[in-house]
Amino acid sequence: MPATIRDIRNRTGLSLATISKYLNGGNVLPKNKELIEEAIAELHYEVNEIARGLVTNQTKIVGVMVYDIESFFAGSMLHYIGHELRKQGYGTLICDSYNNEEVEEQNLKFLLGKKVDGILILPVSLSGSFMEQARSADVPVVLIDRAVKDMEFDFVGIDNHMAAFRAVNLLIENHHRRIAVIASDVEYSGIERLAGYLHAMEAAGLEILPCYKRLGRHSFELGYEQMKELLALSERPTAVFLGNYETTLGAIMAVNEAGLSWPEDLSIVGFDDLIVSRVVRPKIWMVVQPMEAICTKAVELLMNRIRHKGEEPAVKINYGAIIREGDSIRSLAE
Amino acid sequence: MPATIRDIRNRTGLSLATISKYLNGGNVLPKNKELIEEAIAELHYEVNEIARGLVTNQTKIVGVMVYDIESFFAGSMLHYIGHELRKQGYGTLICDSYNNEEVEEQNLKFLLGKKVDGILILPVSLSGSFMEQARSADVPVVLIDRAVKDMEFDFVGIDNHMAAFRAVNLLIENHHRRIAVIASDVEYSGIERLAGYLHAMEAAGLEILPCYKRLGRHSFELGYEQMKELLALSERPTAVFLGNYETTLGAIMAVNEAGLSWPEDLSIVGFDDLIVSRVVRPKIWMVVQPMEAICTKAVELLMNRIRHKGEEPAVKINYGAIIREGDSIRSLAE
DNA sequence: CTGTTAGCGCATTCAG
DNA sequence: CTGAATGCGCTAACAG
Repeated sequence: MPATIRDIRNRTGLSLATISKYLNGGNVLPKNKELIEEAIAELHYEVNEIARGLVTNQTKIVGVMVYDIESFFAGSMLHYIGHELRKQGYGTLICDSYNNEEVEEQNLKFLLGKKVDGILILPVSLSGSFMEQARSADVPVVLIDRAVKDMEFDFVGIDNHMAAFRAVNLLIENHHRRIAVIASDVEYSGIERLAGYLHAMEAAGLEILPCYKRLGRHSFELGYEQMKELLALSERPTAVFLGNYETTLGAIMAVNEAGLSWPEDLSIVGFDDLIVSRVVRPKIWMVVQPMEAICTKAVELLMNRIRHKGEEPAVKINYGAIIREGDSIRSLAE
Repeated sequence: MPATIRDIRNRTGLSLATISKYLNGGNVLPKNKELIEEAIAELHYEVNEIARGLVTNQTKIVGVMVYDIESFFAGSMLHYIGHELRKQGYGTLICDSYNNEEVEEQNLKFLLGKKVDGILILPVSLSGSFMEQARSADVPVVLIDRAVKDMEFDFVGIDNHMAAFRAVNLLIENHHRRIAVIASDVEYSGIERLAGYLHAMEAAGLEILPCYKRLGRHSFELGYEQMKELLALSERPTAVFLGNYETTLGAIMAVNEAGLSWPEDLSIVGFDDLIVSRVVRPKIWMVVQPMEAICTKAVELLMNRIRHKGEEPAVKINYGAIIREGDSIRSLAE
């Protein structure tokens, strides 16, 4: 039986209001303050946040839904998000969506039931229709990294189209013409990156062989299997653009297994720089997102929404990505 | 303003008790059931778990404290834990301890304040004294992966000493004598693994040069920097045992950078098999933990504790690790 | 600055 | 099977 505010009333003789005020940082006579602190210490009293939440109608918890908690990218993002949220005095209720849209929808219901004050989503679903329920429950939502195509929600991420465009252009500038892509055509940001690739190719007047477009869901396996098939092609591409982190890793594995190496046999540009990329030599050219800035901004947005629940229109914030130099591109110039 | 149980009373004319009973799966007349369901649908009613928790005195949330959410190993564990907990109808409140003991202690306070029904800890601290407050708050705790040295708590993990012992023995059987170790001497399981290394070396009567013992905190950097120094030694070891996942990765990077390769220049055995290990060729011998089994068992234990809050003694469950074959060990036999 | 009084939304007695 | 009443632990008025 944990101690309650009443136990400390009985012990100090003060009223509930005084104690409550102390607990919430109000002014209390020094001697009463001492009394209360003493009682708290002896009784091991801890505020019952549940009860507090019931009356203040806020839980000081924000829910975070992540498409896959095993994803390295997601792990890093969660780190930044949690850190920022804690600074703001909020706890983090994390839900793993297992890359499954049904689970994702259930997760949202779950979080709403838990009366979180706001929700941060790294979505699996392309469609945000299920998020409607958050809106009708008046719980603010901020999307991170991947937007949804059919709903207006606050969003923070990068300009994926532009990032991919620049990355592919880099290859083109190095006189590559047979450029393949392994990317996601399932998630929003994957689709944008794919569009960036297409845009760059078209702008340069380059032909895209159908077999150079390798699409599927963001995953290690995708990169691995598709790269394997690319390498087996009779007309092998001279360069490959890898559309995300897990895919980059999988592709690296396939190249290694084939006994090939970059940039000699193949030029590559990867996406998202996490610590593991550094294991690989030669260094790979990388599209790098400002992950910490994204998370900080997303939390900031959410905090604003929580505090001023106005009907201000949704805002999309896209940072620019950095393309970091490596040694994985061979120039085909004569 | 979300709808409450009262709104649905006003709409159906039924009493709170009836509605409450329906919500909790009790028997209600079919026609009333219909009425209620209709009202729920129209009002978008959702149970307020906060209010429910206040009276039932349980939140259906378990807290999970993890030493570092960016750790790949931890990410996988969280995946399994979350999955299992969800199956049991529990939500997961994840706290990242940033490898910082003070944060860890604050996290515990935070979780206790949130009145979680139980707590799973992947600890950063070697000492469990701060966990005492969970005990006095009567909130069950189960430790995962790393135990603490000064308190009796339920624990689920592997027999680290044995696993390391067997791994090092493998090296010895391949006639290595100059065997180095890079491991943690800060976390409980790291210390056990180190002991396993020492045990194997002593049992074989092998000398351990002080400069072959490379210790620090479980991290990518540790593996990287220490391996670099090992490689720079005039009397370089012929084999290295890597005490955990992040360290293994860091070490791999250092070897690559040095332009060396295994098993020719160096034999290695790593720890913990996550997807990234597969990127690396030749395949590395790996000590593999049954991660899913560990998580499932830990949740099972916690559920039992939550349901029967008896004073049964703490139990430690140690699974055996598997040593998975690779091509990273060269036999030194003539 | 302190005390009194009402609820927050729900589950749970106990009658009927 | 249903309804009325009570309280979970706390905060928010208001009055003193």
